[in-house]
Amino acid sequence: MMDATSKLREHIEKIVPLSDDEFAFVRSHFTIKKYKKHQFLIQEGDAVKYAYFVVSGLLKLVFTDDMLKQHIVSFAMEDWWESDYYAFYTQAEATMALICLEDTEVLCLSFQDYKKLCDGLQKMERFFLEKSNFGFLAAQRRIISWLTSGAKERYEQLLKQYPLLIQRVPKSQLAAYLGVTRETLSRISD
Amino acid sequence: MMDATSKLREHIEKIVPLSDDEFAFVRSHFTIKKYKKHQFLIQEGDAVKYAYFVVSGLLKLVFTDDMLKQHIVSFAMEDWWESDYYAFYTQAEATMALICLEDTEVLCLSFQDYKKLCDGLQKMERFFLEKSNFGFLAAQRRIISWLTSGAKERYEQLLKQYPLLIQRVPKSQLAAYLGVTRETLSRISD
DNA sequence: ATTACAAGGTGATGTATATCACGCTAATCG
DNA sequence: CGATTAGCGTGATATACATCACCTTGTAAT
Repeated sequence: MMDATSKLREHIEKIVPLSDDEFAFVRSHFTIKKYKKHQFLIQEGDAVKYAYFVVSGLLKLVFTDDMLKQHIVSFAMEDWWESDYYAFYTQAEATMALICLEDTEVLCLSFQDYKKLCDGLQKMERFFLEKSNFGFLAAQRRIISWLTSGAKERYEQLLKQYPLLIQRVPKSQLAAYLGVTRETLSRISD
Repeated sequence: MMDATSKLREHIEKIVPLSDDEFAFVRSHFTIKKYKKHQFLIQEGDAVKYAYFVVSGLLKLVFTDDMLKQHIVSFAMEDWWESDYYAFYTQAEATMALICLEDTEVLCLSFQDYKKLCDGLQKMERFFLEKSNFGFLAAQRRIISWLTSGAKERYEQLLKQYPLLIQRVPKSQLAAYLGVTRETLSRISD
């Protein structure tokens, strides 16, 4: 198993190569934390102090509607970044919760350190730009999937796109991500 | 009416201030084009040469499914950026069409010039990072709207968020954006 | 002026998905 | 260990939305 620091470096260097000094600078902006299954990294109403890089484990980003129904906005597994980004960027209160589906180890980046990183090392701004572009494209793909497909096809597309994720997430949680009830998912996933 | 160059400068300076020299450098990477209602800026299967900044007019980004049904992935009006971004970033063939809903004037930025702009002027990389972050958040809001709401509520949220857009777009086109039929939209929009 | 088409509305009916109710099994925890 | 809960499946019924067919009105083109 690779340590958290090496994972982060390898992850970043998929996009921008870094010298040892540069990476030491990057590394100094992160703190490491460990959480157990069912723990909250962010609760609705909290200030959102960090964006998280997932070293190991699995998270869900949850939006709870006025009827108290929980919807999964996204999952985040190893090598993914996650937060309530609106609240993170604007330093507002969280409207979503970030919760462990498994024991999870994360590297935490505060908004101040995020800005320092972008200002101090142009490569990191490039890195975050690429990540943001990719996140946008993924969200747009999901919207197109919704526009064009019914529940069964959306489930099959999810299977195809994230086969590893599906094996680790209970079907009830996949249903909450797909926007159908667990009963419907049960009936269509044969 | 403001000219295209001033519009672009004002738009960028909402995020990063520029000196006259800096803006001249930025400006030199764009070309201007005008299109009539119903014209295509991008056709499915084309190479995607440009990302577009809309100076005036209104565009729709259209995905056509295998049953030839047309779905509107997004609209773009004054001060919005639009393209088939996946194809733009990867220099692949377009999977979507970009079409005028009104006579439209755009500033065109090629992928090469996009990279030159980011490399040559760090402020512009910052600008695109902010735009990309904002685009991601908007897409995520739309996903949450879909997870939590039925057609009527989604329509009302759209009305509330983009009141100006709604007045300029035929309801059949709004329906294709909301992911319902024009008949259903007609029945719920009383 | 006439035609043709775009935009919108509405009734009748079909289909996908939600809801409610219940049972089964296997993991988790005191 | 026994008790409790999470995860999953399934029938009966309700609801939201799609589909098909048709009509009206305004507007652009000839």
